[in-house]
Amino acid sequence: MDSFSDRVYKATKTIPRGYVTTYKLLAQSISTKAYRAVGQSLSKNPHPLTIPCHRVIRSDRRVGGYLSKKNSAEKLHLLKQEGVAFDERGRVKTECIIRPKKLLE
DNA sequence: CGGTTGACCAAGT
DNA sequence: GACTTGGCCAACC
Repeated sequence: MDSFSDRVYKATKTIPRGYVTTYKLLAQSISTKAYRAVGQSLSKNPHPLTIPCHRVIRSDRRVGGYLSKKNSAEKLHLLKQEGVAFDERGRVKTECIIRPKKLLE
């Protein structure tokens, strides 16, 4: 299936451990401007353990949410486990943010 | 088909 | 620095 959501998951899976990406970059990599729709698809999260949704953050370098807007603490913990660095404000360091590879079809 | 919502974004105040 | 506004696009009702 090559629906919008499927592209989101595919791109998300390409993120290497220890790095993160943003909703915007993720949206760009799948050639869409719907950053919000990206987050929406992840919120549905059809494959909770197959897709590293915790590696997707906001463009402000804030972690954003994870499984609803309140559970950001767990997301932060997971990212720390993967080796992602934060500063005191809970912002991801810019150097850890990468751009996912474009999925060409 | 129209209106609301959302793990957002950029610009303005 | 914070909060507000308008905009974006897909999913849902």
